[in-house]
Amino acid sequence: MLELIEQLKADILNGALPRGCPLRQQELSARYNVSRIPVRDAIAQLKNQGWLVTHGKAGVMVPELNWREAEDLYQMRMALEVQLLGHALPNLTHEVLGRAKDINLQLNNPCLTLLERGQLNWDLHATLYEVANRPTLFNVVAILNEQVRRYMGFQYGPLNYRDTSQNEHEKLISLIESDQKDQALRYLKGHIEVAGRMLVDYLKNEN
Amino acid sequence: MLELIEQLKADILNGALPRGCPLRQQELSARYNVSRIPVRDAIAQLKNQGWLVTHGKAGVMVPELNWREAEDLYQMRMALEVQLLGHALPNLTHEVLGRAKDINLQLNNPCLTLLERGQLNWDLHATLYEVANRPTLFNVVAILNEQVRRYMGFQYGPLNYRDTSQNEHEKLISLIESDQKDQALRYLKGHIEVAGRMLVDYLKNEN
DNA sequence: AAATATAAAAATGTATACATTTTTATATTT
DNA sequence: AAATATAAAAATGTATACATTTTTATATTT
Repeated sequence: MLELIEQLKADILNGALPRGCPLRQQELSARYNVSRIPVRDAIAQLKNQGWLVTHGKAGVMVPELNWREAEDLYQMRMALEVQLLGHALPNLTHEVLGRAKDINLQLNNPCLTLLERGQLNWDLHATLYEVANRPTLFNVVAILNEQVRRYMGFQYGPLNYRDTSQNEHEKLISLIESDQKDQALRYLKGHIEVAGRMLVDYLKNEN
Repeated sequence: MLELIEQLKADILNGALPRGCPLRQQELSARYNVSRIPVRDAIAQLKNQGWLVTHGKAGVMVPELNWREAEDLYQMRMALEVQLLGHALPNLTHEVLGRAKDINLQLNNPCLTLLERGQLNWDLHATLYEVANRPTLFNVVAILNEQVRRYMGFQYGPLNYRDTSQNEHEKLISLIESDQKDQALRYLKGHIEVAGRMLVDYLKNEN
């Protein structure tokens, strides 16, 4: 079932399942060659995580992109990821920071698809957050980052966020390495805030 | 299925489904007189919202209470509810504040069960937050408050939180009424922070 | 006797069949 | 012709049956 969820997310991201039109359990069950039971399970999961919303009294649909949601997601990320990094800071060994740097190097590769880039971005953040040992907080942050991926087609396209993001990661890691805790937290906050505002402004002007 | 979820939550809260021991789909299906399909649906939902965790490679269980989780939940509430009330403030008419006051009066009733009290507490907060018109943020906050209910048996028992909470609501509402926005936000933050710290301290000393 | 391997039992995951609800198309009324 | 009521079609929700995985108990090996 986990693969089915990933498949559905991928098809939502690549537009195979367009926004705003109802999805039928039978269609999906035919499309992915499984019965309706695992389809229902996957739909329930994706509804919980904001990837699908109810459509009328029966059925679900992929929700439209919406600047209010984007703003909420980024404001939540801002507040919660700062908390999470705060918990992580005392446990961030050079080994962990090294892993983060390795991931950041991979972001150099210009051939990455948008999704791969988004995945690496989260991998990097998650590497830092994992050592916080705060599963409840981590889990919420992880779901928020997953949801943000729905907006990445915009963020990484017209906004040309590609270049800056990598340098910001370097800066953040170096602040942590030199034990400038408050500055690292404030920098992370700014990093998310800027990305969020760029996205929200773009979405507002679209419609 | 919604009733089944509520029934499961109720039985988790009243101890009929004890913490730490595995729940079998068949047992639950017999207990609630439904087939395993709706049981599975409900389990999936409750796992997503932190009411159940996986137990080994098969099965689920009610997680133990845990001060780290409690701290995470309250810290998240603190950050997110302040944001949410901030969005709500411009739309808080006297009518809405009146509804909040009516709910606060009901909290006077000393015959309320712990669960009823917790429900009214959330109803009051939700009344204020609803007018923020921020469904994404509201939804996360709602789930956090639901999760916090698992800890309420402690919070409202030994901690004797009962008396103060109602006065704090009055104070908060009056700050909003007199348009002291920043003070209202800071007061809400403190309201949640204090409740959280009392609970976390209590849980730490238990074990 | 402890550790491993095997077999039986019991659990979960999924397909199919049916019941119920919702939607859509048609007919009826005003 | 627009609004409502009715009937047919199509959807979702759930029960049962079966396949697969996991767990437990037993047997085997060292």
